[in-house]
Amino acid sequence: MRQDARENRERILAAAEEVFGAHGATGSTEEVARRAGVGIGTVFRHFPTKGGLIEAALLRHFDQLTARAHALAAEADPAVAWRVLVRAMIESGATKLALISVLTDGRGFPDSAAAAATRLKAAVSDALRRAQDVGAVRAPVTVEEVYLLIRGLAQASATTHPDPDTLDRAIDVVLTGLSTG
Amino acid sequence: MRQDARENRERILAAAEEVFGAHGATGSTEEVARRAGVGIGTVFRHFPTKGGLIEAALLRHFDQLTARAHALAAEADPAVAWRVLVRAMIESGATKLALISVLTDGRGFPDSAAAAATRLKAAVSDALRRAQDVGAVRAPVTVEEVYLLIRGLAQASATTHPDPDTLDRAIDVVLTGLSTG
DNA sequence: ACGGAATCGGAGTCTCGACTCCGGTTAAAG
DNA sequence: CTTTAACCGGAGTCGAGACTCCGATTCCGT
Repeated sequence: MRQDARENRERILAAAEEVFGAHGATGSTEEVARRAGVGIGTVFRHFPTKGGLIEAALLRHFDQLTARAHALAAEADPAVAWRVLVRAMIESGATKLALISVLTDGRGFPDSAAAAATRLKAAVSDALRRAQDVGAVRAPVTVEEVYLLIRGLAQASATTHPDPDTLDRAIDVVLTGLSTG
Repeated sequence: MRQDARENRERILAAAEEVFGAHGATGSTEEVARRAGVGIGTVFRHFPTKGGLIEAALLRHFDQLTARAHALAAEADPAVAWRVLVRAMIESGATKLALISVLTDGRGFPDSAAAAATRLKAAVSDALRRAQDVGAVRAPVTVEEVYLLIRGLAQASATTHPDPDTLDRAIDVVLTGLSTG
């Protein structure tokens, strides 16, 4: 692959995260092209289909979060790691997870993104288990409801951009509810 | 207004709630017409614009919830009323609040729906204050984060249909986080 | 510096969905 | 029963946006 091609691919992915994060699937490919500073033809050569573009953006996002989860697992104490991870997922998702709803309701994920999603969920499960082992999270909590809560806050703050304080307090409510209290 | 016209109007509104609830704003007007068992022309005579249709559905939904809130305020003790109201908003919203995201990101609400939304928010504020007065909810909590949490769970469960148990546990987490713990 | 292969750009095509129009139909008054 | 005004339906218009195509341009080995 030629160098300019690689650069363009990167710029397009970044633009896609912005656009789809802000407008959901409604965002137009043309807008992505404009923000990336390339022609629309270029976008479609790199990602032959709009779905493919979204998929690629998703995959990247999932992998970043998974890496983050692993890093946290290695470094911090489980209780802290848990809080930081949940926060990170909500806050980054606040800009980008709108993508998920798009794909989730459009039937199951495409294969590659599904694999990335699975890896991420495994990492989150791990972090949750550790947090429960040190008593930082109530034992009966499962990943399922945690995911629902995370997705919820992420989506809600992606659509209405709440001021940071409000979001922060909402996250605290969730974390408090999850901990032994 | 003729009788058949009134009946059709009702059927169209019901269909709109279904369709937009399930597919978000992406749902097509034609699909609404099909489910209502009327021609597409009829839909547009009653609601000259797609936005108008969504607005009408929203207004209806808001008013139902507001009525519910008032009923609860009159009957039950504040702590119970609070829990029931939050649950009701999330669960009903799970099918219909997708509408809100639609309008919310499409700039402010149209006037009539905005008024209904304001009334609802006032009712929720009231319920919250009462709950705080009896110590069922932590004092520093504001309506803003409550709304964010409610919207979040509603949207999340509208897009991924979680099994009822999971949703229930998620709601419990939120309620626990809101209460004094 | 040069040739050619790969890449870019954006005008043009095609599909889909919001919205219009008007002939056919139906509810209610006389 | 007739009239008539309102209502219904769905074919057709119009615009938006996904996707294609090919000439112009740019990179890289020689």
